Amino acid sequence: MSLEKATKSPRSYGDACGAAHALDLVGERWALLVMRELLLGPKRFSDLRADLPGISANVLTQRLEGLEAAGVLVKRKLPPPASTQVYELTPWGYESEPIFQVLGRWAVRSPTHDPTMPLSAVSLMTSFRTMVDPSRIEGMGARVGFRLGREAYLLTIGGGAVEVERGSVTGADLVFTGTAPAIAGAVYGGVPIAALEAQGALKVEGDRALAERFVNLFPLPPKIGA
Amino acid sequence: MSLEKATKSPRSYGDACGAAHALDLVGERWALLVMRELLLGPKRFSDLRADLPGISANVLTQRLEGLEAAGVLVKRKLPPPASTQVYELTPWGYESEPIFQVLGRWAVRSPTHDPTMPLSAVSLMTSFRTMVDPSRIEGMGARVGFRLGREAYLLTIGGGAVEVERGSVTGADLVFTGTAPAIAGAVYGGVPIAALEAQGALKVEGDRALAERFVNLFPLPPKIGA
DNA sequence: CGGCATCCGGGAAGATACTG
DNA sequence: CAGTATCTTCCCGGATGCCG
Repeated sequence: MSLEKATKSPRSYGDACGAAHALDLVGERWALLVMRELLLGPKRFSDLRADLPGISANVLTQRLEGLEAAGVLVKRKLPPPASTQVYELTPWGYESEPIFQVLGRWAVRSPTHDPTMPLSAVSLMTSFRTMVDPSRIEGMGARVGFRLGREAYLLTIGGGAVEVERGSVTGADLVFTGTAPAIAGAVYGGVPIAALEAQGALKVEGDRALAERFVNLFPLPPKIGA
Repeated sequence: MSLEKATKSPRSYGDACGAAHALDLVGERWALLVMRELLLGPKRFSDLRADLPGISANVLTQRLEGLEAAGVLVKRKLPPPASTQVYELTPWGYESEPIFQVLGRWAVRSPTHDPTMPLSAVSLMTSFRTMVDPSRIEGMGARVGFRLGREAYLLTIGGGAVEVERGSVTGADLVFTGTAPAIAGAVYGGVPIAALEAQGALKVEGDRALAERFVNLFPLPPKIGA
């Protein structure tokens, strides 16, 4: 029954600086992570909850309301027979991706960053776009599939760039099946693929040589003081 | 009294995603704005308070502690006879500038962004680096000084780039004297320089033709839906 | 004046339970 | 599945006061 809320921003920074306004819009706790989870396509309320470890339904509802009011996302009803409700970024919302790229690139150099923590599927897949070393994929062409729990992704390397698409792994030269943290361990943690397979955390199908090459395409920037 | 400190991160996202870790470090209210105020050089506690309208001494102290613990800034004592304490970004802290650029570039397209609100001197000067249209300064060379309250800045246009230095306006071809919002009105709000001068909000000394040219070097991106 | 500690009120976040 | 209701806890913001 909360009809009236945003009469006047109670907690705006009142600052004309663009960055300050960004924080007015998406600076509340969890807001940016909700947006991150939608970067590769719309999701349902429950999927967002599952992919954001620690968020409560209460807060998720508030953030979705706020982000919709800000014009960052829209609540949409899928056509029958699905008829389920999903949340989807607006075109402007999708344009926020550089925010995640610069935040991530800057923060992974922190001495306190721990890459072994849980990681969502979207975080992993978007990290490939962010962290790829262009010089290592020059002239390269490949399609790499990922089966991460209930979601599937197809990553395409070509023309010196990396593209990511959610949906299926059809047409992949190579398919990884496992959890996002396991794959992150191989790509960013230097864990050998064979070790992950031995403990059943990862399955590799298709071009194994490509797999070994793939995990070396995404170098982490050096930690500060290193 | 408070001995126990970082037993376990009280409110970490617990997410290996780089962007999530960035929010662990600088996602608290005011943290990024404190960093922004230090982007052009160290400042004292009171200057930070004055330049961050609305922050309380309490919260500023907490943020400075947190940012120092994160390795973003250091507390430094100026040599005598100044002997006053200042806060200065670390080299890694200075590398956060792209965060402000992408946040700002994204958020100024928001329909709710109001460029007439208060603006700090640092916000204005860094916005020039962010918003300059490279094609409009090709082959251009100029030095523009700014006297903004107690601070002075020298902006150098040359080699297709914009540099900003804090300290003095010595050697400038043109000097603006006024408040940051007034100059923002001329550059981003399309307010004629003559109008601002007539109401005493701005003073222009030196190359007036350059002044007229200068205010057109920084086009705002179109608002969404426009 | 600069910097930090303390107390307090309001509100946002977190956890759990409950409903259509 | 998609939220709402409720309760507790903690953070934010303001005021005051201490100490150099």
